[in-house]
Amino acid sequence: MAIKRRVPKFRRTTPQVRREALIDATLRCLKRYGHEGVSVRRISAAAGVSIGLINHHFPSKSGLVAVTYETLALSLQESIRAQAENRAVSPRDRLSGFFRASFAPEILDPQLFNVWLVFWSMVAHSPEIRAVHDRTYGKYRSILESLLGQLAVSGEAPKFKLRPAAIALSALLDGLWVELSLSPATFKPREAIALCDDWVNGLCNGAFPRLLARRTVKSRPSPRPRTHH
Amino acid sequence: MAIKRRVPKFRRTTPQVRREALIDATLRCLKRYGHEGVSVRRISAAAGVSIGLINHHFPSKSGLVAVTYETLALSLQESIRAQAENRAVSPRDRLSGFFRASFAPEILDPQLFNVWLVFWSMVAHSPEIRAVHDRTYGKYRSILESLLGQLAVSGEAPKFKLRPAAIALSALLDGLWVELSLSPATFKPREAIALCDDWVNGLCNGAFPRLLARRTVKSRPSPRPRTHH
DNA sequence: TTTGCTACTGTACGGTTGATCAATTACGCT
DNA sequence: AGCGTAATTGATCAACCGTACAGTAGCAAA
Repeated sequence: MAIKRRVPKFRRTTPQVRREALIDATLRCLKRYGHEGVSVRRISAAAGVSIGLINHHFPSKSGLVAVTYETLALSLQESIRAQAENRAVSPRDRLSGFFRASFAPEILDPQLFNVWLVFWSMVAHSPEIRAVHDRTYGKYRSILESLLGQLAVSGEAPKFKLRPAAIALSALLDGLWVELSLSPATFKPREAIALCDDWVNGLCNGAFPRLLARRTVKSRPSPRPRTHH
Repeated sequence: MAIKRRVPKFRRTTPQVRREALIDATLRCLKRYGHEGVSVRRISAAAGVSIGLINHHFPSKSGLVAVTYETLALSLQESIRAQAENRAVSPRDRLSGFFRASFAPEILDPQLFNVWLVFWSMVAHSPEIRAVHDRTYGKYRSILESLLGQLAVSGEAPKFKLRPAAIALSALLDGLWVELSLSPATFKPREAIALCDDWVNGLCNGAFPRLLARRTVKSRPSPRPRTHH
């Protein structure tokens, strides 16, 4: 005769713990189903809780997504930054490490890209998502500015304007990441890393005069006019 | 006494005309509502036709979206390309024109970006959308390769590998476009154009040795080792 | 004027969605 | 052991989704 012991239908936890679990489930759903994954039913099922619990812990669905966005963005940033400073010493090598980490398989995961697309597509209509985007993207650029700044301090590069340099580099990184995520067969992560390294090498060798100038250089292109015919 | 004349409830047209009207309506819905705009109800309402007509002219909703993607992509490409060759003569100036056209207000329209996000997010799950993406993106890169190729032929730049150069440049363009679309306040289209011009200037001045080499350069970074201390 | 083709309509169907809220119940505390 | 709190449940709601299809009607040809 087995001893009868009441087995509870569910378990209570701290709101904080539950919130984290829901954020985790949201991330898993977004990865697997993309846009279709942003559904209270799917998310609650993935978290193993009932439908109503989401609106008990979060103001709305988009509130949950916003928190998930911020969590994931900061987590990835920290991961890449840490990876970059792992075994590197000189600022130049730190940047290379940053590039390598940016195109590591875990970051290039097409599923992760689809998650990002969901976030981006909500920026236009949800103020809270927009706030998260602005915040995290600002921090991302400031990380790049910091790494680039060390480059100038160490003398590996001439002095240059940090802000536009960081903008260009982050754009290059993002553009390569987008294209690699959309069609991985077009080129290889190695090439993406090389192209980023090339850009920094150019910066170090003073190939971008407009980034060096104290004030804006007079007019547009061709700093070395090749009079030809 | 007014003359009674039967006013038809609807008008027939050629399938081709109707298809174009539906594509146009789809584009308008995607611009206005983003993901929520991909709906047979919204699209048919915008086109002023009944719900059923979409499935009469198109195999499915995603079929309609795929055609819309291809139409819009080719249209924008042609627009930018034409704008670039407008008043330009030298290959270098043609590229600058291309950049200016790429960051013109009509292209930077945040609504247009949201349309693109819808397309991108369907790449992962719809083979037909993926096919359109690969086709149009390939053409985009080949346009860039062509412009860059003329640069080398005219002697404005040393000989370099077209493919990776086009990949880097398109990534830079896309990355800048994405960030400008997401938060237009961060920097100005002028700056984006300048950064693209800078990259091409660097290419012209041989700042990217790996793009010049016949075969891959030995190892990773720093082509001009600055022994400092 | 009538016929015939087919572009077109609109309902119906089975499914989804996010949010609500009264009822339930786990579990710390007395 | 039993009370109180609040975390959790799950049915319910109106609104929306894409597709199918039987029926309507525009319009050119005869």
